[in-house]
Amino acid sequence: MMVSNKIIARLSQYRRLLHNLRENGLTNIYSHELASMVGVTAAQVRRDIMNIGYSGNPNRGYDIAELVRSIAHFLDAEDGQKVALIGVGNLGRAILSFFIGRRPKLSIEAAFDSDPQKYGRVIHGCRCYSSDNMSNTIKELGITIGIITVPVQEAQKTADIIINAGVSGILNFAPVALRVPYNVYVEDIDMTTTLETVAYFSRHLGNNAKGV
Amino acid sequence: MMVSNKIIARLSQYRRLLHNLRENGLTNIYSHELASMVGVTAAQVRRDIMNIGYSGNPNRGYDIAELVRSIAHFLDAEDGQKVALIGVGNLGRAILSFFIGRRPKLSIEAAFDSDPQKYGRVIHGCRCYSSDNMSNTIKELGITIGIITVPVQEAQKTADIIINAGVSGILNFAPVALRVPYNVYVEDIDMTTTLETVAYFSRHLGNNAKGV
DNA sequence: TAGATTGTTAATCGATTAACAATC
DNA sequence: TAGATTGTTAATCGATTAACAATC
Repeated sequence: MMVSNKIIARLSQYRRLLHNLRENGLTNIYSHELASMVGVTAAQVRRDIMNIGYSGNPNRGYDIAELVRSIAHFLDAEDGQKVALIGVGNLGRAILSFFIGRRPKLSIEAAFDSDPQKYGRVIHGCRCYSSDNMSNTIKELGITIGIITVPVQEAQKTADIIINAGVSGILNFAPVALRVPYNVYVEDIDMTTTLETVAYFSRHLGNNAKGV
Repeated sequence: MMVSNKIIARLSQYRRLLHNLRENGLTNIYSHELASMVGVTAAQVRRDIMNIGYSGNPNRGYDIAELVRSIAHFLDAEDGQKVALIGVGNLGRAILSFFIGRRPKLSIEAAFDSDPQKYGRVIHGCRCYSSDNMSNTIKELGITIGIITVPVQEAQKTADIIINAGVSGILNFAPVALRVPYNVYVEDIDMTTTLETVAYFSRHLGNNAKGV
């Protein structure tokens, strides 16, 4: 089976939507319905669902509750995974407030900053630690995912430290290509670049060959 | 010429890097050097540069200053483009502080919120307007790009209003597939989905077939 | 010149889409 | 049953990579 990051991203979107639909009392859904809500093709939805080993029924489509369970079983670690955010600036704080309490299986357990004004406090419900002792704290808490929101000059150093402490997945907001070992996964969110892409295609929609 | 959003994103990254290198006194660069810094192949760098109509020299590689000019000429609108941010919550404010003053050709000229505590003020250097009069304000200021950071329930409504007021490019942070006319370009940043992708591949790196 | 690099075409690769038999 | 939908294979599409002649 071929599992690309695009498939995982779509599964995550399916789950979120299905979760809402179930709360509204829906029990079944057809591929084309889900597809139009997510903005993909029905064939793609069917293939993604096939990929995770769940099966629908030609008469009733997919059972929403079961499909949500299947996706959760596929995506989530059984015992959950713990996340740390490094860099409690404006963006870091916004991300803390955004994620706190959202996914119990993927919870931000710690924030780190080098500013004494920031560590030692609880910010948006998250305990903030000194980055001096980051490596030990990450090990003690059993954190395996890092969100990097430090200034670009510190991003690589930060990555090195948290990887050494046991982090194997990084969501990186710093605009730099991090160098990491082959067994560490990095996903970048580069807001400047994305905004420039929007600006370009807002003027050149004829050329648009959107792939993501 | 085929111009995908990936090419535009890479060009944006090349420009940022080259800009820094030039400030450090470098005048020339080879494709493989730029490639290793951005994390792509040298062939890809050469093809991208070819795409924008700039040429290097087998002896000296690319002239950094000229290449930056070529990329700017390709990416930027001559007279610049104006951006509005809608939704001055935690994330919205963080994005304001992130972008303000960064790119003169792509400047956030206005923020909008429905909360009287927020509009009428200047936040992170950006004037905040009431969203009651959003359509007119956008028209008057000549804004063509929107950044949507409102709650998910309001995102579609917000998109409809700003598109009607003349916006043709949207950077959307709300986790919903916006329905827009064919001549409007939308790029989504979905932090929850991206974090879930990181979590998945941090546990399954053997399956990793990263495409972005 | 010799050698490294560029520009550009052809081959490869992977993901998406189309198509349709199997199913309820 | 008839008809719509699912599961799954084959065809298509686009982007990346490999290769190499042209160039300085």
